Parts: sequence; structure tokens; C-alpha cells
Amino acid sequence: MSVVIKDLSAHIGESVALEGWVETTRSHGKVAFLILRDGTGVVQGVVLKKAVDDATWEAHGSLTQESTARVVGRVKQDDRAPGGFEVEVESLEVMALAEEYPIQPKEHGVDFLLDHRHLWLRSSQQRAGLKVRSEVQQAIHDFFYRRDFTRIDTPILTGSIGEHAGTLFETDYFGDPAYMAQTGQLYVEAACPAFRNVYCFGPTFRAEKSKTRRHLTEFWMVEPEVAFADSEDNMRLQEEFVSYLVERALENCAEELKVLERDTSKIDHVKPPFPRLSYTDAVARLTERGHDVTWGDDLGASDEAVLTEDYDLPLFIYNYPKEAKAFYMKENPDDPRTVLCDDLLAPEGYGEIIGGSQREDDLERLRERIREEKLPEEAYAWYLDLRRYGSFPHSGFGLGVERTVAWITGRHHIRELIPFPRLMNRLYP
RNA sequence: UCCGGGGUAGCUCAGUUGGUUAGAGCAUCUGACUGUUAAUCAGAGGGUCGUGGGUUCGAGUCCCACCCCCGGAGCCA
Repeated sequence: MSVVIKDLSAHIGESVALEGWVETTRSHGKVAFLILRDGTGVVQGVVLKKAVDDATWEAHGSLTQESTARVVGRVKQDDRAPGGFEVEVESLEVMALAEEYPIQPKEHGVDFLLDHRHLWLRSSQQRAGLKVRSEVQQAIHDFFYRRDFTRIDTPILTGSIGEHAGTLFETDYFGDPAYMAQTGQLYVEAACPAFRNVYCFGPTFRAEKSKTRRHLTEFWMVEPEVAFADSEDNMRLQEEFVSYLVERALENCAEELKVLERDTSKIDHVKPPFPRLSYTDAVARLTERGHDVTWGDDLGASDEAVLTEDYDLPLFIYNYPKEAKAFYMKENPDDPRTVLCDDLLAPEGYGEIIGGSQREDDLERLRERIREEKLPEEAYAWYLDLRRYGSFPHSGFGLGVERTVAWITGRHHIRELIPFPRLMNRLYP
């Protein structure tokens, strides 16, 4: 009977077969150990020379790090074993001997590890981080499914433009330029009148030459769009959404967060409502603290760091100046210098995890904004149609998955929270 | 793009005011060991000192140019 390691506790006293990768071996002459990983867990095997035949003893001696092996043995409780139980090996068969494995259970530099990302995935902390990512992704779908949102898959190849022309990846599309999507937002807006509440979830691409721990050139973003919702509704949805993602990770990834040495007391109280600060009040507070900010400037990384220091919850900053934000955001009727929008800043310096806004639903004002920003009006013709044929108040936001998972797991750099990160100077492996 | 740091063994690093044969730990290989948890102990092999040029009797070390990496800024999720 072949079983997986995570189910071993149900087989104590039985003889079982396991298949997996050898993490390490230790030999003591007449007793030897191996650590076997099978993707569901890790277990120690014990080989006693007098208890096995020569073929098994020699097979164990030939094992190298990351070789694959099939082990048959009896599951035994033993306090000396990591995890509380171990496998007393009866026979061992090598499936494939691995060549000298480059990644050791020691320290390595970032560049080396990223060059070996295809192997680095097997390391315990990387497995834990990506497991949390997987759980968060599932939680994203569950959250919206339960609230009756329809998932809309938006195109990755686009002819029109999302936000900032300068940071688009361009490719050839049968002789015409095409661009890798920076956002699915304009398309989910188009799906709203068909399904009311919708969301898209997929990779997005930004050709920004950013070299910080918060940036990737390819990252995953989830973008809900809600019909008949204003900016207030939007922020309420955001705080409920983020709280749910954190809750799911705490519930289903306790083991992984432990492997990652995450101090969960920093996130276990993340529940609505989140603190809110208007842009104007934020500028006033920064000025009080001696920061050199003038009203109208976008907030910099150090500004955000100072503001979030005051809270142990994510912080909303809302209603930024028009000039600092995208053309499609709705003008604030109470202060036309600003737009109805919000950024959600994660605590502990993880920065902006959400950008959201109520959308401009007035055809003429939207057209004006496109002209002000000097965007090619013809590319947005279909988007303007949405205001022409049954315009409606609506709001939405985009949440960056890697930044969110980095914050939940407490990892320093978001590149570890995507299986194969794409960075400014890295397209391999 | 700008600012700062760096590139020496498979990996992580040390290398003095320029000086003879460039070192350590880990990994690998060989041997010892019946309870290891990153096992330990003994031994062995392993180097285009990022690349090119220059100064010098002599350069890993000093000078110039270039390449690459890391951290940060800007921009953003």
C-alpha cells in the first residue's frame, strides 16, 4: 500500500510504501538515517544494517541529496524523530540518483538562489510561502463566489492602453503593436452591465525599471468591479476582503506560517473597520512631523512608512489629488481638486496592497480627462461607449497578490511569493 | 535613470602598508562510528581572484574603462 507522508499518523504500526526525494542522509556505520520529502510532508527513515538485506543497505549508502527513492517500512512512534514518528526501513529502492545538488541547507546569496529558482522551490520556506499564496488565491475565488460575483477573464494581449503608456511591454501582433495588459479594469467595467458584480484575476505586466522589494514586472492582481457602489461601499468591501484573506491563511496555513517564523500576533487582529485618513489630513500630519510635502504631490515611500507606523491595521488613504491619479477616477463633488479613490497600505512597511476608486460615469467629464492626460482618444472609444449606453455609478479596486502574501507571511521581498519571479533583469528560469 | 555597497573554490566568505606556494567553513570523495537532527572525527581533491587595459622588479590588493549583482530612490499593486 502506497501512502503519502501527511497521512502517516493514521498508519502507525503498519508497513507502508513511500515515494519521494531524499533531503539528506546520515550514516553511523551500522545505523543510518534518511530524510524523505514527498510533497505532502517530510519524514525520517531509519535503516538498521542487521534488519535489511545488503541491497537495501547499499542503496541507502548510494543516495545523494534529492535522489528519488521508494521506501517500504513500518511506521513507528518515536520521540527522537522530528515530527514524533518515523519509518523503520524494511527495503529501499533508488529510482533516480541525483547529481551533486547545488542548493545546500546553508546560506546562499539571492542571485544564486534566483538562478536556481527551479530547484529553490523545494526548500521548506519556499514551499511554505507558495502554499500560503495558493491558499490566498483560493480564498480570493471563494470570497467572490460566495458574494455572487462572476469571474471575467480579461485579455492579456491588448491594443488599447490601460494606464501609463511608458510602462507597457510591447509586442508584435501581425505587424501591429500590441501591449501586455497592465490591468483588466476597463474590461471588467464593460462586464458590469452584463453581470452586475464581477472580478478578474490574472497576471499583469509593468515595464517599470523598479528595483525594490515590492516590485515585479509580472505580478498577479485581482480586480473586482461593483455596480451601483460608491467609494464608501468600495472601502468596506476592501476591508472585508483583506480580512477574509488573512483569516483563511491563519486558519489553513498555521504550519506554513510557523516554518516562515511569522509572528502571527501581528495579523491575527486584522478585522474591519480599518483606519481611514484623507489625503489632505495625511499631508497635514506629515507636515506636523516635519516632512516636506506639498498638497498635490503623490506620497512617497517614506511618507507612507511614517503614516502606517501609527497603526497595526492596514490604513486607507482616500481622495488623492486628481493629478496624482488615473484619468478614470470620479471627481469628488465636495472637493473637485480630488478624486474619489483610496489606497490601502499594509502595516510593517509592506506598502500599498490595494488601489481603488469610484469610476467617472459622466461621459463628458471622462472625455475631458482623457484629453487632459493627452491619451489617444480613439483607443478608448469602446470604453466611452460604456458611459453612452446606460451609465451607472460603479467602483472597484485592484489587489496585488504577491504584496499581500508577502505581508501575511512576513517575507522581506515579494519575489519569493511567486513561483517564477520576473524582475527587471531576470527572465530565467 | 540616480545614490550607496559588492564580484576571490560548487556555496558563504576572509585576504594586513602591493611581496614568495591565495585561505577557512560548508559541499564532494575516501575511511571510522548503532540514534543522528545543519551528526561528529581523520584524510584527499578542488582557483582564468568579473572582463580588458595600465603602473610596478612584483598586483586579489593601486589606477582607468566596461560588464554583472545587491540595497535604496523615483513609479506603482
